[in-house]
Amino acid sequence: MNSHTRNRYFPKAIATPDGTFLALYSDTGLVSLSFPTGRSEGKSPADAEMPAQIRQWHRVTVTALECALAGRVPPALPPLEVSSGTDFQQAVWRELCRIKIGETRSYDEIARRIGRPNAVRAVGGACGANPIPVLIPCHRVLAAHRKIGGFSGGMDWKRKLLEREGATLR
DNA sequence: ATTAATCTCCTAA
DNA sequence: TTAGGAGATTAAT
Repeated sequence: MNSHTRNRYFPKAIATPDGTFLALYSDTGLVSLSFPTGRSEGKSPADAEMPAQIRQWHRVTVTALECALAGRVPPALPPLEVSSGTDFQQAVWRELCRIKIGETRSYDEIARRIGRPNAVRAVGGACGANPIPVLIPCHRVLAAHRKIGGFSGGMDWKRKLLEREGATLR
């Protein structure tokens, strides 16, 4: 990044069969992805006003999201700009990215894998703070004994995503 | 420095 | 099945 990087953010809507998501980019990558809000969000600037780099990342994101929503492995991901998170949160998010499609893990298990076996409650908090849901698969984390657990994006989404990936609950 | 709020988990009733 | 507390982390007061 050069010296006169004026943090500029570019929102881009992504229409899917499940509704319109909203991606937000900075000059370093994808910053956040929001679930459909229901309201009209025609806040995407014209392509001509966006840097070519970001337009390219966006194409990758669109494909990745479509694949993820279909329960398939995305061919590629855009750069995930997660520097807004604390070290702890980033450690959790990195761990989430290692869970493969169809697999699930418990909050307790994530806690141990990042070397904080007692930070179980905090792992839940970090999952809820995940700025890029779906692509960073926070929905693959279940409560103990494979109970569904919670989801700030709405439990219907969590169930839907897990179902499409062929994960088993109880 | 304190408090309140989390996508938890285990125990006991 | 429900009630309550321990516990780590974070944002807000």
